Amino acid sequence: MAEVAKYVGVSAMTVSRAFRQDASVSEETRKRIMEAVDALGYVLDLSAGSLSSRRSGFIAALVPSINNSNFSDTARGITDALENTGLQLLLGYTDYSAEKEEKLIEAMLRRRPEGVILTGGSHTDRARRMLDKAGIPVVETWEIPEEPINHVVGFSNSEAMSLLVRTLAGQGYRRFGYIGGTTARDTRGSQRRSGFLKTVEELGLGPGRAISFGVPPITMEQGGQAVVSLLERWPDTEVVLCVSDLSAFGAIMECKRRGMRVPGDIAIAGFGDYEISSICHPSITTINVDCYGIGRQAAARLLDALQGSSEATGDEITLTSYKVVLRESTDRGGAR
Amino acid sequence: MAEVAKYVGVSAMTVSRAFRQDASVSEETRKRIMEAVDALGYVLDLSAGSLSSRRSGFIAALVPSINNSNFSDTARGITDALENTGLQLLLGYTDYSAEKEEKLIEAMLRRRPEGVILTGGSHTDRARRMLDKAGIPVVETWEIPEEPINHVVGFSNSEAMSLLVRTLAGQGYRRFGYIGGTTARDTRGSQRRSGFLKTVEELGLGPGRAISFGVPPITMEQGGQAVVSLLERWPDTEVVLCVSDLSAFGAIMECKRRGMRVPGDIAIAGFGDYEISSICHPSITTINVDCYGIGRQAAARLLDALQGSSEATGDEITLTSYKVVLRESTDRGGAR
DNA sequence: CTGTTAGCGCCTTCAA
DNA sequence: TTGAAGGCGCTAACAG
Repeated sequence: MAEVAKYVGVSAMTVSRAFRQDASVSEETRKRIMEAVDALGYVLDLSAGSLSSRRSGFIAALVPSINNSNFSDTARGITDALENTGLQLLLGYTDYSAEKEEKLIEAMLRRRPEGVILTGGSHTDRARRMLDKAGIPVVETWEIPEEPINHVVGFSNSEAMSLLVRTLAGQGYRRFGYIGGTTARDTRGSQRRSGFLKTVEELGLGPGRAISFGVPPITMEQGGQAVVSLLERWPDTEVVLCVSDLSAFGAIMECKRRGMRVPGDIAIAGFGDYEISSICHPSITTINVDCYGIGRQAAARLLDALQGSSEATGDEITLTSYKVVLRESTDRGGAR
Repeated sequence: MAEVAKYVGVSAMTVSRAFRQDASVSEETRKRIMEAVDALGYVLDLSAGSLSSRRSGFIAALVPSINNSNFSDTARGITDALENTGLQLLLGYTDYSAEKEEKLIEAMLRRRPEGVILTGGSHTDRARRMLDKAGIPVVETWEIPEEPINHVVGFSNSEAMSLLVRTLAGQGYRRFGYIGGTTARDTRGSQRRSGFLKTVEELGLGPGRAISFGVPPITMEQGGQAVVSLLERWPDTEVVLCVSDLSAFGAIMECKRRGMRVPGDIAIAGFGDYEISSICHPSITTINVDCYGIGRQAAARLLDALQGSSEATGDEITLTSYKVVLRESTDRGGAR
């Protein structure tokens, strides 16, 4: 920067100002500075700037997995919301592990992010303490934690699954099965499961038939294996709800391979409304979640918190929408 | 850090050393320091450290889209390879746009990354100049650029597609169709397309029947639309190769909706071996690409370049593997 | 609108 | 093995 300053014949401070749109530098001077910047190929050093301005320009976000399009949609929502804010996203993958999340939070905090976006509400004590000490806004997403740290942008996975059960029960289904991962690591999965069990019970259709398998992320293949186990144990199951569309797709394909008709012999539904579910054959009944919107709104809440330091409206819960999408895979008349 | 130092009764310098495993600090002292760090909840500030050490600890990586599991696999490969190196990944999405890539490169360089991983070999002149001036190792991935900047980790998309054409021709297919996006933005897509056209010609089966549509990323739905256009124009097409498994899946589903048997009436193949292709019904013939390995190796080349400053073996091209995976969707006897 | 001074929090370097 | 001095490149704060 000193080089640019000397080249133009101004002070380094003026060059620094020229890089910020709101700073008061005459148009003439700024133009000459920018020409020099171009000529010299100078690139501003933000790490030095953030040290003195005490603003890192980073937002940290942790998602369970980036290979899951639901979460990558959320990541994209965050990225889009951050565009033109001068904030840079630091993205991390927790692999559905609270321990890995803790390590990542520490690694991220060393970069002094101005805010943090987490997935879910299940964190280690140490992670909570670190975040607390950091004194920066935190947004938890994708569910409604029992003890929110700060802001929340999400929905009740339990209620969403409950809605799906009730909707299908309203169509006449009675013998419900459920496929999901083991509960310890995937809190959203276990919430969906408990929503399923509770609702089946409430409707007098219990006890619920639930199969657990594997650790997240649940693959399509595991969905196929799980539906086989489920049907071995409870052969007269009418409809199977799955923790996600991916396992639902795997389950449907496995059933078809075994000569069963879906939805003729068995109905299957998913969760998440992945692209595949509207395209595949039969198309899959599911819960549509506003994944992208979760990202955008999480980032927006963070930006609010960073700006409105005076107003300080306090922590809030932003509920995001979800809806049942009925498709061929649970078609009551369907005998395809 | 000063606070920790005072608490323990040592200098800040000793605390700084205690954080680095290789630094010479007595075990006793380090232990006391780490206890103080815990007690005070101190978190090291890397941005300050990187300013004085002149090592940011960042690696920048740009991918076209994170919502595409091929690229998210590559991103995961990079992340995994960087684990325990103390390096942090800065990830950006270019949306298949060289202009957006240029902006992202500038934004990334302001963080002074120690290396850069790019997707493809198509960059703006300004981007090339900036990277050149930065004087850091660059790895281009996923293809073999005509004018590599530095290191390359990838494969020939053209030859891979050619191999697929030859394999299917060997099975007796003669009338080949191709579905892909418009060529300007997706260089890998256009390479696959040219590999297709060239090979069909070489085999005396030309001219190739190719349909272009939309801008990347190509969705499943667009694959369905494209195959309809293709078959309207060339109704006797025997086999359709698609720029990716996603469009292939969409094409297959659309054909089945229209009452065609796949592969009985028409055979369809994809590219990329996405999870869906082994699971769906019919399973999809495709080219398996080592997406994860591309990420791991790209990061490994970068780490080599960062360490072996003395040896300086120079730029190299690391070829990654691909292979044809024959599945049901092109089964010659298949009449399903 | 522009310049000067000081310092962000850590690490490099040198000395003990 | 430890400490002291100085500076990384930039920007806040204040002065003009």
